[in-house]
Amino acid sequence: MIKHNEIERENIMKIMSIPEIKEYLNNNGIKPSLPRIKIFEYLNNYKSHPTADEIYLALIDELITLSKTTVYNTMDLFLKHNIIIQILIEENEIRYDSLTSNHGHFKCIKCNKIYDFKYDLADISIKELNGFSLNEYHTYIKGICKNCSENK
Amino acid sequence: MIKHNEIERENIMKIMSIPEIKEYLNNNGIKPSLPRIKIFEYLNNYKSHPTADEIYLALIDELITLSKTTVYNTMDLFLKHNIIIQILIEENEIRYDSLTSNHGHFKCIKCNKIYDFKYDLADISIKELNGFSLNEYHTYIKGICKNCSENK
DNA sequence: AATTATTTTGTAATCATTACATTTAATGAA
DNA sequence: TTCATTAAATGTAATGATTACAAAATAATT
Ligand SMILES: [Mn+2]
Ligand SMILES: [Mn+2]
Ligand SMILES: [Zn+2]
Ligand SMILES: [Zn+2]
Repeated sequence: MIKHNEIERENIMKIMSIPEIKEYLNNNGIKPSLPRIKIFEYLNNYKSHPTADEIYLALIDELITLSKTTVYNTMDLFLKHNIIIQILIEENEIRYDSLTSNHGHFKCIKCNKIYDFKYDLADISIKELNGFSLNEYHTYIKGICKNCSENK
Repeated sequence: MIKHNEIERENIMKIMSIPEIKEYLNNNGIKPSLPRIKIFEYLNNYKSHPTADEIYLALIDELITLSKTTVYNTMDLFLKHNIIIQILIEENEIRYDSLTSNHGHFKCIKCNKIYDFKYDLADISIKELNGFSLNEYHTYIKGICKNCSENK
C-alpha cells in the first residue's frame, strides 16, 4: 500500500488509461475488478462530479449486470482507501470526486455544471479557530458560470 | 417587508427576546405564530445548528401538539424569507442557522459541536472563476476543537 | 477439481424529507 | 357575534437516496 506523494496526487485528475487505473488501484490496496476499474475511470476521466446514481446510469449499458449496491460498495471502498472524496452541495445528494487534494467547487445554478478551483484556506488565519486542529477543508460557491452569463 | 441593513444582520445571532423575535418576523413578512416564534427562538438563542428533528425534539415538551411537518414547513418559510440558511456538513442531514451573513463552520469530530467563524472568501481572488458571478459562499472545516484537544 | 475467500448482486429495510388532505385557528365582513 | 374566508398546523402516507443483509457469482488457493 504505497503512499502517494504530492506530485502524483496533482496528477489524479489527468485522464488515466485502463492500465494506469489498474496500477493506481493496486498501489492503493484495491483489487482492480472490472466494475471498480470502470467506476474509477468514469469518476476520473469524465468531467462531472457524479452521484452514485449517475455513475450507475452511465455504466449500466456497458456493464449490464451492474447493481447500484456495487456502486455504493465501491464508493465506500474508494473512500476508505482515500482515493476519492465526497462532496455535498445540494441537500440529500452525495457526489464523488477522484481529485482528493484540497480544492473548491463552483456549482452553476443554470447549467448545474460543477467546476473545480484551486484555493488554500490555510492562507487565511482564522482567529476563532486558534488552538483547533483543522483536518478537512470544504468550500463551495454557487452562482452563474461564465458560459451561462455570456450565452444570455 | 423592511430590508434589514448590515448592522441589524450582525445582531441576528445575539440572543433575542420574544418581543424582539415577533418584531423581527413581522419585519420580514412572517406572521409570528407561536410555533414560528418558538422555533426561531430555539434556532437563534440556542448555541447549536440544529436539524429539523432536533428542533422538534427540543420543543415538543412545551408545544405538545407540534408536528414535524410544521417544523419543516416553518424552515421552508424562513428560508423563503431569507432569515435562515441551510448548512450541509454531514451527508443526509440538513442543519439550519439563523445567522445569514457569510461565515464559516467548524465541526468537531469528537464532541460534534459546530462553531462559527468569520472569514471572507471574497478576499481571495480565484482565477478559475474569472467572469463567473458568485452568489453563495459555503465553507466548513472538520477537525478537533480546542476544548477536546485540551481535555485529552 | 474441491475448498475458501472475495466480489457482486437483488431484495428488503431505514430514515430524512416531502406531498397531500384534513383540522384548527385567525381574520374580517355582515 | 355569527358566518365565511384565509392562513396555519397537523397526521398520515409517499418518496427516494442510502444501507443492511443474505444469496449468487467469481476469483484465488490447496
Ligand atoms: Mn472537484
Ligand atoms: Mn453558523
Ligand atoms: Zn452554467
Ligand atoms: Zn470538540
